[in-house]
Amino acid sequence: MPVMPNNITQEYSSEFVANSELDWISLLYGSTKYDDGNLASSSPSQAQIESELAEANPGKSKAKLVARTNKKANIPPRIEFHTKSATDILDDGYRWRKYGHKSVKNNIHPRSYYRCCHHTCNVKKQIQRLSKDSSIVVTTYEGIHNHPCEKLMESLIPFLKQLQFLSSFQNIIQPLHPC
DNA sequence: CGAATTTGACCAGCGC
DNA sequence: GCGCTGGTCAAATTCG
Repeated sequence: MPVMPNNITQEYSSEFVANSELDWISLLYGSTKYDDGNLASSSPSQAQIESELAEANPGKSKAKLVARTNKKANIPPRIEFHTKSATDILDDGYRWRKYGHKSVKNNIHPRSYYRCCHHTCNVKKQIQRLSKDSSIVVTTYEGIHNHPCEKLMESLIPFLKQLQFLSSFQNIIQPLHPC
C-alpha cells in the first residue's frame, strides 16, 4: 500500500514529489475548475510555489499550482496528490473519519469525504479516482494538521522512554563522574 | 456495545 | 428565481 507523507505542508510537498509511488501533486488554493479541466493560478505567492514545485519536479510537467477565485477569505491551502494505487485509502499515518460519499459530475467514481479524528484538528481530505484512469487515486488535503502524526508518535514513544530512562541514569552517575 | 461507515436529506454557491 | 452541483449533517446500519 502506498504511504502518504505524515505532515502535509507546502515545504513537505516538494519533498514528497520524489516518491516513485506518486504521479503528481497540485497545490490548490481553491477549487475553481473550468470545463476543460484546467485550473489557473493568480497570486504571486502561488506562482512562486508553482515554480519551486516545477524545479523540484523536472520530470513531472503536470505539477500545477492552482488559485481559487472564490471571494472567501482564509481558505486553507489544498494539496492534491495523484497516486497510482489499487486501494483508495492511502495510509498517511493519521486517523480519519468518513463523513460523506458523493457521486460527482463527469466522473463514474464517487468521491469520499474524510475529516481528521483528532479533536483539535480540522483537516479534511477527499478521495476520488480519476474517470480517465481508474488506477489513479486523487487525494486532496485541505488544511494542515496541528498535532503530530499518531503512528509516528506510537513508534517514537518507546524510544523517548528509553531516552528518558538513560537521561535519569546519567543524572545518578554524573555526581560520581563530574567529567 | 461503542466506534466507524453508509446514505439520504439538507444547504449554499453558482450559472442561466 | 430555479435548477444543478458539491459539501456537510445526522440517523441508521454495520463491524469488531
